[in-house]
Amino acid sequence: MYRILSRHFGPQRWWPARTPLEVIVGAVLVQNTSWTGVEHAVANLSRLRLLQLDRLVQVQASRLAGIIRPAGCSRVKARRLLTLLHWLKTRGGLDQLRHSPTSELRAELLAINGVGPETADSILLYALHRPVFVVGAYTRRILTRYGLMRGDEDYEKVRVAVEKALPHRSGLYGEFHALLVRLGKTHCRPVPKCDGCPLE
DNA sequence: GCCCAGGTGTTTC
DNA sequence: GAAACACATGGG
Repeated sequence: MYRILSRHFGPQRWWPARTPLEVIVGAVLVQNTSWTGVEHAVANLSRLRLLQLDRLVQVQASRLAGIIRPAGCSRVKARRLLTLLHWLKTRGGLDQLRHSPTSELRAELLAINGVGPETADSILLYALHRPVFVVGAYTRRILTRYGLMRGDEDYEKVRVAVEKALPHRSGLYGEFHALLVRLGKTHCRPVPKCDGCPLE
């Protein structure tokens, strides 16, 4: 699948961000939201020169919510982002994270309210370049449609299965995840709901 | 107008 | 414990 998609779509150059901090911001903002809204929100932050840890972490939650409004769920995401940034600050900033093993960072990220497995792994892979595969909604949907999964497997099981099937390289994991999203957007739409259908 | 989007946490049965 | 719900905005 990786080879076919890679040949068909070409390099995806993910994550679409200029800095690791921008990856972290985007990872929270994109939760259950389309990317265009995130772009607007990030542009707002950029315009206000807030895409720096020391500045961003000081912004009041209510104000941040207004700035990131286009990303949706803005009050929730403002709170989540600030919690994550506070952790990052106490951790000494992004550069300091290089010294910690992936498993340790993953556990710390998952302990933060608002950081689930996909957000944590997106940060590990795309901001810190750790070889961790990111399991998204498209990953599940596509692998299930092609009969490679039942569909009810939990996040960890899918992640480990994909990691075992591919070379352990962050660049490759990053491309594959991006390619699955690219494929899913145009060729793997969700099954329409049949509410009230007697056959359901 | 309805469904969906690169999830996660809380509430409910 | 699974299932339903809340979070909110923008685009098809």
